[in-house]
Amino acid sequence: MTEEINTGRTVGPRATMKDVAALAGVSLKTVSRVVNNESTVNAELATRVRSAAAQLHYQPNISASALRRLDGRSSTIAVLLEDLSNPFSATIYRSVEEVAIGRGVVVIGGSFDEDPERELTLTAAMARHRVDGFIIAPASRDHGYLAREQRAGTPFVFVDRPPVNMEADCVLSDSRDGVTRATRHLLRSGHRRIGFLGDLTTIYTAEERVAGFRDAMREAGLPIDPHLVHLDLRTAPAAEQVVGRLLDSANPPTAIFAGQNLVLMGALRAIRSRHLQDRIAVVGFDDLIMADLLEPAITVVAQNPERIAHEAATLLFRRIDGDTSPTRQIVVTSELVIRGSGEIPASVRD
Amino acid sequence: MTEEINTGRTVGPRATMKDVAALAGVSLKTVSRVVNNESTVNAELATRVRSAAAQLHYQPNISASALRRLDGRSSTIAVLLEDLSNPFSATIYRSVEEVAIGRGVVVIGGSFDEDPERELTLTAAMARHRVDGFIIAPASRDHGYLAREQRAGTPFVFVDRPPVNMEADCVLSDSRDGVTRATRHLLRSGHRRIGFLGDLTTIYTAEERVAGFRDAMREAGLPIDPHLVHLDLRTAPAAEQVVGRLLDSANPPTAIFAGQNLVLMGALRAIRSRHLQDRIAVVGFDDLIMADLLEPAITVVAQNPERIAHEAATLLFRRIDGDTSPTRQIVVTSELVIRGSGEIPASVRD
DNA sequence: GTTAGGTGAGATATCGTTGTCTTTCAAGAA
DNA sequence: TTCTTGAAAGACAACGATATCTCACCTAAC
Repeated sequence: MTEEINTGRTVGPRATMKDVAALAGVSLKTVSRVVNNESTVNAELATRVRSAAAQLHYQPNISASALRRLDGRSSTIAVLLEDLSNPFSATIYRSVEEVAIGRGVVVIGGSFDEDPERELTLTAAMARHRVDGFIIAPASRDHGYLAREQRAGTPFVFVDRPPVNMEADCVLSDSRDGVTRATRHLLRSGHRRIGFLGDLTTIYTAEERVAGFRDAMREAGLPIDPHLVHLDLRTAPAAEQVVGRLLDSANPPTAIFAGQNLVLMGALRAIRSRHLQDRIAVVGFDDLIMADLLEPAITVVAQNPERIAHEAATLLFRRIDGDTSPTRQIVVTSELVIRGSGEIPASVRD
Repeated sequence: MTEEINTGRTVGPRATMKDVAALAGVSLKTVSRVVNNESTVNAELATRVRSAAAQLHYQPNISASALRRLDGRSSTIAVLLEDLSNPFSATIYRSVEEVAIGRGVVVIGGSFDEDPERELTLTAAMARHRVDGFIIAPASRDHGYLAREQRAGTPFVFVDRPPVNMEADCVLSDSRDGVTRATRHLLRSGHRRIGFLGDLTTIYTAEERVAGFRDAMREAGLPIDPHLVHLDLRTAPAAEQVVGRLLDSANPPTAIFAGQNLVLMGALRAIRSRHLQDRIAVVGFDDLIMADLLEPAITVVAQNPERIAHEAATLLFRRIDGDTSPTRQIVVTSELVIRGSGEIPASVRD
């Protein structure tokens, strides 16, 4: 028995279509037809091929297939976000995975960490892998460099941040309006001195959030005390320090709006350590697990990452399927979730 | 000008090595040598090739390269975990990404949701994509089916749960010992009636955690009241209901150990709603963001997902690089983080 | 009976790249 | 001068698939 046919019991190389063809006694092309469920194969032959494939534990090589096929599809998409370990990005990734798996597509993830250079590195890596499409929350402020990849036929859907110098689909939260509504909510409780804490001003959404705050103040005809607006805050300790100084100042705010989760945590620590949690109103942006278990429970502007991801994935796959209609911008509404911390009236302190 | 050379300005197909070769006036193979930084190319030629590649925005096709090269490396690994949207899985993914990016390798993620069928689906998909290695927290309890892929040369590193019917590297938390230490801690505060809430008993770590609890009780010579042990709890509402019943019973526990995050949240809600948060001791498994902001702050057994991921990724890449030494099991220690809720003495209630 | 038409299956080229072999050419030794 | 040696660059095959073309073969119509 010097037979060369791989029976699947041997260690080593994987079975190829050639091996399956040899075992089934048919041509390579017939195996290809069976694997791709083409209807022009005799039923008995197809069964023979399938059983040979099963016996050899044949797994088609998707890369080889993509290389040769006309559409060049790799059954892979890239999901590139701020940081896959933060709940917002993680939820988006997971929700995209859910749509992708239904189409037999796998998802390559990447984190930009707000670093435009890392964005270049990662998008280039994805291009080398010939992903079928991108879902991207960019760190950079100019995305013209992606247009070439787009012209080569790879669709892009931007999430959380719109494309700049590029035409592409886009799914956003209504951050600006969400913050405006939250600020109005504070104003209705009588607050006039509201501290605003924002993330890096290079981030689109961070800018939108301040803008929403300014909108509401302007609308109410109130001046903004520049001492109460602190931007470019990224970490909890930084926010804790800033809020501590605000609270200890001669004319402290009666309410705080925290434009981001870590910043919210810092703010809460500063407030707690001064035992002011029942006197200073607090509203955060982005929901938190356990926000309801704090005392008072935290009022937040909650985004809807599942919905954002679902819209983005649906759009992307539609483009992959050949939709060439004009690009779309979808806005997913955010919701003010009232829990207590945002409803503390201004008068308590006065 | 009927020149066929792609200048990069045209819409359409991507530049290939052939295009670069034509523009640089060299052979295909020379371009390959330059792209792969082989030293046998004349410096001037190499420069010409590089500038042609840049002009055409040439991106090598990694799949084609993997297809042809002897080692078949796709520069892709799979990270398959319980649920990429939960903080533990998300942190592991992100930490693996960090190691991978340093090697120019991209990471495909997947979530099993404790569903063994989904595990089969996803591992097969990864095999079709010819990933270079797997980091996996399996949902199934028998991993023999992966041995074939392993024999074909793809290394596996198990995280959080050990391989069964398969020899592979493995990185675990010391869950059992961690829970034993936490239980001893409660016992030292005088607790004798401790409620234990566990996750699905099909999950390896869930079993380990109950076992750790039993170890500590046995060691202390205390009987375990079966009414106080509740397993197969997955959601916060389920846990809330169970803990509510426990607290309302004739002989309630003086302390609760919550074996998982969502279960901890349910327990806390039940306790809060009865205003017992300063009378019932609570210890959770897995750290939570904001655990320090609750009142009392939550004492937990904290795992170290970054460390687990780093060890796993390092091991995996060592295997990918050809290490054939015996498989290893690495145990990453967990830490009891004392914050207040776990230090409430039993006597307060008596 | 002959031929047109349709259908199923094989032969062959090819996708973009790397491995191997061959060729070219310059420099140094006999 | 001639030959050897070595390095650099090109020619060509092949990785595992699919696209396209061709070829049998069968049926139906004249």
